[in-house]
Amino acid sequence: MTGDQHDQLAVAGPDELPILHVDMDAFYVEVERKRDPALVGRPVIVGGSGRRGVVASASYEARAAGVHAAMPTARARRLCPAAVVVTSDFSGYAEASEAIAEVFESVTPIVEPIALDEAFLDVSGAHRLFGPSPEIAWHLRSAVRQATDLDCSVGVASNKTLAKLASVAAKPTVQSSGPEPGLGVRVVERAEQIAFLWAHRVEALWGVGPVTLRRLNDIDVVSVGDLAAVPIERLVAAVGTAHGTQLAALARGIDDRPVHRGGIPRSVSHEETFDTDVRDPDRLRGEIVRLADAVASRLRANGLVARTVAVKVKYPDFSLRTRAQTLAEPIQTPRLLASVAHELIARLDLSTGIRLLGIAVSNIAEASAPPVRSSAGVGVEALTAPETQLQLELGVGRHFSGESVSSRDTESGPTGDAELDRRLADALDAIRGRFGGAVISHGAAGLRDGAPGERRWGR
DNA sequence: TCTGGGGTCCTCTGCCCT
DNA sequence: TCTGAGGGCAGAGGACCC
Repeated sequence: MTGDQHDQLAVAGPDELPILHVDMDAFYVEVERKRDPALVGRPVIVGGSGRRGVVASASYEARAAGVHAAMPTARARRLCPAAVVVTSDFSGYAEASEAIAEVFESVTPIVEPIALDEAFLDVSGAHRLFGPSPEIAWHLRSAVRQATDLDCSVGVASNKTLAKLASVAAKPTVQSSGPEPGLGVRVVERAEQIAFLWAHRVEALWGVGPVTLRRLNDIDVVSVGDLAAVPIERLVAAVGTAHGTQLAALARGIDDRPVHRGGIPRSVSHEETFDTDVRDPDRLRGEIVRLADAVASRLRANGLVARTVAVKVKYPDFSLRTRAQTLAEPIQTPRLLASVAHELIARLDLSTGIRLLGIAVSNIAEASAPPVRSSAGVGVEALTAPETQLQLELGVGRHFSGESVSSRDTESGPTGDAELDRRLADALDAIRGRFGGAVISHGAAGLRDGAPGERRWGR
């Protein structure tokens, strides 16, 4: 431990700075480098390699050439011709992420995952075992390194906003000469937090994206210090009530959001951008079935059901349209999901072709939990067993390829088609569990390169 | 030679019900 | 019986995050 690190430990009291933000350094790139050591020291770009792919992560060497996340891969290649482009493999990153999560949970049970490569931790209950927060931060860094051979940066502060900004300050930087190591851990003491906060540009704050930034710049707000000085009425007029009041609080260092442990997701979705715009109705029907299968698989794998189904399309001019429907009964199987999605997509104009198709479900509950009642008072009996879930008011399509729900179908009983549907989904799950996701798919979807919903640019 | 995927949250609008 | 107000919810779109 360096002298600076000891100074930090001496200043921070155990309860002063309960929040840690841990962020892995160039996570996807470093996972790829563990798999292929030949990538070490070379500029690396991880992302979609197809015609419409974008950069998911870039090594610090590639960042020095101007490459950044969300940039089209084709442009990144031009900026950094020496870079090795590796296609994303999210299952591999998820594995590393699980190992990191285990390290976090060995320190505190209050962990809020933000993404595969970052999380907030509330360590207020961990001081007796692990010491003051800065000491916990250094311990986490070395424990993550030991478990995964990967580096992370840790921010330590009194709240989430400050901890997040602190972890950014702790990260390696990119100089013209190449990557420079960062602090590793940055502690923001209470006495310095306002000065630290106000020195940041306003876009560093959570919730300030391109649109909000433009609106803030319009009222001469550039730094967080500027933001703190603006009368709240002016701020609210510029960015709206909820956003304005939240930003005003954040700019004053006020952020009382607790660290939430991960729970049931609010929504589950799967979407895909096609290599070329799709106009063919048959092709679209197949894609709907494939996407529905992907979403349903994830619901079933996590023991969840959902009541609202939405479809999303992106047109060639990048305009987006969504159509959604909330059902009286929660659903979980691919055939039901595809049926509803087919009905929704029929309400959209597809004559110009589309570049993206997505299916999302929300209103999610555990399969064993009593479902939410609709505003119309349509009651749903509590679902307590998989068999009970089959008692769906909504009927099922006649064909596995996803024919629309009809009134005649609605009259079908709790067994019959629904039972077949469940058994079919169970069988698919079992086969995929044993042989992998790519071995079987629905007839209308056809066999593709990967499992349902698996990214087609996967390894 | 364009612009991914998987999420969350907020706002606005329209509808239904009281 | 009609009408308006207001609450709650669904649906659609948008902004933002990593």
